[in-house]
Amino acid sequence: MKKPIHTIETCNQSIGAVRDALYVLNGKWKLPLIVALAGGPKRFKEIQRELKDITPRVLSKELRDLEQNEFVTRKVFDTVPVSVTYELTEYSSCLDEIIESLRVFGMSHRERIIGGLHKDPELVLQSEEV
Amino acid sequence: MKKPIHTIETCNQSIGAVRDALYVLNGKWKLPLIVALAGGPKRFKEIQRELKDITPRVLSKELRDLEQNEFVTRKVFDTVPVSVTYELTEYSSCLDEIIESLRVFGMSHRERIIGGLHKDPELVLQSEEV
DNA sequence: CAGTATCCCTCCGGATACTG
DNA sequence: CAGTATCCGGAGGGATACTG
Repeated sequence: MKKPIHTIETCNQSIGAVRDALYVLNGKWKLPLIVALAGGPKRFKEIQRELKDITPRVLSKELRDLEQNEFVTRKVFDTVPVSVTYELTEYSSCLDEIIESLRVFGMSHRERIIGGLHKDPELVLQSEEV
Repeated sequence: MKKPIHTIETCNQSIGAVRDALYVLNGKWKLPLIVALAGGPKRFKEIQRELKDITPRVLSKELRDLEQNEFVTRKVFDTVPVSVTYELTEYSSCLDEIIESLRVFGMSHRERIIGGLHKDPELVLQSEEV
């Protein structure tokens, strides 16, 4: 047997592991932010544009969190005016599978709702525009 | 080429998809709750015990959310006193990969922190007891 | 440009008590 | 047992203005 996920112990371990993961990745912005940086280093303002409705205050805080968890590095360039870029670390690649699975689910979930496959017509998506 | 995730358009789509996914799965409890139900149907009190520190109020709300999104079904048995079970739907299996990847990351992240591989010694885990 | 400073408010989620 | 009622603190997160 490959995954005995039905034993009590294994299940409890899984809950703990998932909770640990969520603890680091919590909030509305961390994962989308990492996706935004997946294409290479970006500057503060660029990220803000890409994430559309994030405010500088929140973006700043999220970037610090990600930096502390070693998913992102901050680089300052001595230009006038100063320019700063953020870029993913090597370690951040351990999130790739999480992001990919979220992306796949997010897309099919959207299809499901738009296609009216859900019973509840009130159900809404995060990004309103279809 | 398999995944052209570096094009602007694809990247933006990815951000939207991830945001859609997070919108449905947000919060501290939804995914752990689904893991708790992975072993088969459970009753309210059983779930509460398994998740240790969730209050009935919050558990009730989370279960309703999951029900509305068709990840969980609620079944009432006409016993005395009444008993209720919650069980995963077929549709909920579309979350398997997300949960699995979170679990894998959560475990290795825990190792990384316990092993002192992180620079910041202040870093903490969700489930405090090691 | 790259943020910080303030202000503010929703709502997540916890504590406790109670009901059918 | 399976929840609901009430109360509540605090974090998450938005708006706006401002600084080096």
